Amino acid sequence: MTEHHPDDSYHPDAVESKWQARWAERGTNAPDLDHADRPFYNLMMFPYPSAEGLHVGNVFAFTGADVFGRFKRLQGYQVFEPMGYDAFGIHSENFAIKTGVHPADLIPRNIANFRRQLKRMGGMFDWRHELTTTDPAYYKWTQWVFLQLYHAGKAYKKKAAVNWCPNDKTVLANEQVINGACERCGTLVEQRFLEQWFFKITEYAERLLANLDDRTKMDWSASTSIAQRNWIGRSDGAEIDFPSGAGPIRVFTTRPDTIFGATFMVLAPEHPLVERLTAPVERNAVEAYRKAAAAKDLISRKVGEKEKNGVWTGGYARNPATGAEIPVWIADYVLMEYGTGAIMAVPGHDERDFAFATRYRLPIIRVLAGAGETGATPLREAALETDELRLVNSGRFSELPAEQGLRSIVDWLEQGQQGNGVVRYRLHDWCISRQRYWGPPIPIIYCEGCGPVPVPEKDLPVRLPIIEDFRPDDSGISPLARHQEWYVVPCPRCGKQAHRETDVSDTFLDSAWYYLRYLSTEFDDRPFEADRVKRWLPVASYIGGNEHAVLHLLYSRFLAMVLHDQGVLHFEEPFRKFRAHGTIVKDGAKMSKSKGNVVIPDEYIARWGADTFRMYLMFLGPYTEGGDFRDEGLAGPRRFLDKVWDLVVQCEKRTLVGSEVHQSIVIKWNQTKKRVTEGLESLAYNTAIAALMELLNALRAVNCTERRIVKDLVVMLAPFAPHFAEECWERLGARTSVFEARWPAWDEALTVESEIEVPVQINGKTRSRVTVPRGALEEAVVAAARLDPAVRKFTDGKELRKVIYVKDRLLNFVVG
RNA sequence: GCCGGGGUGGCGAAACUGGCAAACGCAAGGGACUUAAAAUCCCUUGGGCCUCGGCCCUUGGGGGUUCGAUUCCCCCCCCCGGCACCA
Repeated sequence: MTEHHPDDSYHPDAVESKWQARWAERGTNAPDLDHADRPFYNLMMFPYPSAEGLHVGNVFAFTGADVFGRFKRLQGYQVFEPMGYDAFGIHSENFAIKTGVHPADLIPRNIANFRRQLKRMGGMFDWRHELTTTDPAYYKWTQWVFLQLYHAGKAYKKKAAVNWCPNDKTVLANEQVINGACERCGTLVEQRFLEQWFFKITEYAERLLANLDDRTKMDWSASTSIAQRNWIGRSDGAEIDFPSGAGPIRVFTTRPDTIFGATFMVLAPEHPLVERLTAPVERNAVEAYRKAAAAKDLISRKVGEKEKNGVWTGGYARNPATGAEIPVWIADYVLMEYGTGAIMAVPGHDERDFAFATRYRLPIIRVLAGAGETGATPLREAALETDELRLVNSGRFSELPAEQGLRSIVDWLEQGQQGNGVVRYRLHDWCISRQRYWGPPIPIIYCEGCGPVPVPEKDLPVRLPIIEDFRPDDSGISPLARHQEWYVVPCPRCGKQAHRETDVSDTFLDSAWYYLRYLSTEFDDRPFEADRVKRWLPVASYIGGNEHAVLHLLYSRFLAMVLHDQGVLHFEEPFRKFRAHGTIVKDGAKMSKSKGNVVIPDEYIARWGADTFRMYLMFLGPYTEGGDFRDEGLAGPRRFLDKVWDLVVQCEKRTLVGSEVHQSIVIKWNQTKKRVTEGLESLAYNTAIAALMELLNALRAVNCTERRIVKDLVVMLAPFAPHFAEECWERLGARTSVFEARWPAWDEALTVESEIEVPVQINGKTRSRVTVPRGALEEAVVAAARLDPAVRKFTDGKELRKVIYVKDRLLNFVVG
C-alpha cells in the first residue's frame, strides 16, 4: 500500500466546500455596487427552474460565462455576476396539470434545488441580488414596465388570431399544437380572434436594424446579428392601389417593375374588402372558402400543403398600368398579417402566382427578359435572379433595364397618386397577452364608463391570486375571470364597479428587463436605482444561447429603447457585447430522456468534483460551438489537476527560491501567459486549457518547481477551477483570495526562442530544416540551407527559379 | 426553399493574416514499479511503402488561383440548428 499523507493529495470535496463557505463568509463575490470604479457587469441568461434540476447545458453555459467573469475580475475589474430564475410560463402550468402540484408550491422547491446546484458548481454569483420573476416584488415592476409602455402610447389592444381547441374550449400556445391538433385531446385546432395587448415594436424596426451595425453600441456574435436582421426582415417596395367596384385595393409588392404582368389579384380570405367584392353568385363558394381557412390553425395554414388553391370572388379590379380589368381571387397563401393582405399576382415571374395561374388557367404575361431574349419566349425559371434583365411588354417602360424600370414605374405611380414607394418589415408587433394563469396579470381595469384604465402605480403589484382551479376548462373564459373576488374591482378613475384584465403577460416580458432589476433587488420603492444603472449599464458581457437570438434579445433591445426615449435609461442598447455559446451533445447524439443519455451534473460533480467538471466542460470543444460530452473525457482534466497539485506540494516543500530557470521554460511560460490571456478574451477556452497543460508538461519534464511560474499557473487556472486554485494559492503562502491576485503579464520578446528552426521546402514540400538566429536575414538562411545535404539532394543540377522566404517561418526553393 | 454553423486520425479536437496538418486530451498497445491489481511513470500510435536513410499518400468530393491551400474562388454531396407561402 502506498503511503498517503492526508495533506498531500487532492480531495475535491473538501477543497470545494471549504472555499464555498469562505467565499460566502468573506463576501468575495459581492462587489460594492455603489462605489465600484471599474465595474464589469457579467450577465448570463437566467434559467427556467425546472423540476429536473440544472441541465448540463445550463452548467456549460454558466461555467463559460463564469470563467469570463472570473478572468475579468483577475484583470482588476469589479465584477457583478448575478443569477435569477425565469419562473413564470406554460412549462410550470403543464407540469402542474400533469402532476397536480401547484406552480406556487413547485417553483420554490425547484429554485431551492437550482440554487444548491449553482452554488455547488462554484459560480461567482452575487447571491444578495438573486431574483425570481414570479416574486410579487419582481413582477410589480414588470407591471410597471407595462404601464410605462402604455403611457408612452406603445401598448395597444387589437383583435388577433389565437389557436383554439373546440373540444377543450381553450386557447392553446403554439407549442401545444402538434400537427394542427390539440396536444391533449387530438382535436383539430382552429383560429379564433380575441382582443389582445400588443407592443409597438414595429415602430422601432429601423432603429433596431440600424444599431446592429453600430460598433459603438453593439459587439455581438455575427450569427445573432444576422438572425435579428432576418427576423426584422426589411423589404423595400411599393404600395399600389388597384381600383375596383368596392374601392381601391391596396397591394404591397417588392417588384413594382412587374406591374404590367399583373393579370389577377389575390386577397387574404380575411381581407375586409372581400365581402363587398363578392358577386352574389359566388357568395356561397367564397363563404365556404373563408370558413375553411379559419378552421385551419395558425401553424398548418402557413406550413401546410404547398398546393395553391383559392376561389374567385366574381369581382374585378383595374390594373392601373395596363388599364385591364383583372379578376380578384381569395386564397390562403396570401396572409393578412403581411403587407396589406392583398397582392397583385404576376404569374410570369412569381413561383406561387405561377402555380396558381396554371391551376386556374389565368393568363400569364412575361414582362422581364434577359439579354438576347424577347418577351415572346416562354417563362424561364428564376427569371428574376438573372442579371441584365430588361422590361418587356410594359408599354412605354419596355426595354428599360429592370432596376431603372422599377424606379420609373414608382415615379409614375407616385405622380398619378396611384401608389408610392414604401418600406415594409416582416417583424410584427409583439403580442404580450396570454390567456393563461401562470404569469403576471396585465395591470388594466375595464370600466363601462371610463374604458380601459391603467392600474395606478401605487396599487401595484396586481397580485396573481393563488387559486386551485387554474386549469383551462370548458367555460372558455380565462381562469382568472372565474374568481369574482379578484375579477371585480372598483374603477380607479370613477369608483364604479369594474373588472380586471384577465390575460397575463408573456414570459418574454419578464425576461426583457431582468438585467435592470438585478442591480436594485433590495429596493421595493423603485424598479431600479438610477445611480447604479449609470454606473453598471449597459451590460459589459452577455452570454447565452442562440435559441434566444431573436425573441428575448430583440424584446430586451426594444424595451431599453422605449425606456431610453422616455428618459428613464441613458442607453439604447442594453448589451454592449453578446456572445452565443454552443450546445453540448452526448456521445455524438442529442440528449433526450427517451434515449437515456441525459447528463445529470450532480452525478458528475459528486464523482469528480466541480472543478474537474468545469474544466472538462470548457475543454471538450470550442465554447462558442459546443461539443461532445464523453464520460471517458473527464479523466484528462482530473489528472491534470492532480499533477498541478503535486507540483504545488513540491513547491511548498522547497524553500529555495530564485533557482536558475532554463531558457526554454521561460519561453514556454511567456507563451502560455499570452495564449491563455488571448484564449480567455476570445472565449477559446479549450485551447487556453491546452496551453496550461503544455506548460505543466514542460515544467514536469525538467522537474522545475520555480515558484513564480507555479504561482502564475495557479492564477491562470483560477477562472476554470476556482476552488482548486484558491487552495493552491493558500498553500503557496497567500493569505488573501487568489482572485485578489493580478493577472500575469508576459514579455513579448520572451515568447519566441532566440534560435529558430526554419523548415526548408523544395517546390512546396518540406525537405529539411535549418536552425538560425531569430530574425536572421534571408541571405543567411539561404546560405545555411544551401549547405544542407538533404537540400542539395533536391537542388543540385537543377535551375533555381525562385526563392521565397517568410521571416522566421519558412524557406522555399522553387527549382525546375 | 432561404439563412446560419459544420465535415480534419480509433474518438473529442488544434492550426496566427495562405506558410512544418494532427497541438492538447481520451482510448488503445508495449514497457517499468508491484506477489498481483489499481494508481503512477516511460515509450508507440493518420495510412501505405522501406535497403531504417528515408519515400509516397492524407483535412467530405471535383475543379481553379498560388512557389505553397484545412485556410481563398467556383461547382457538388452530407450533417446540425433556425426560419419557412413575407408578395
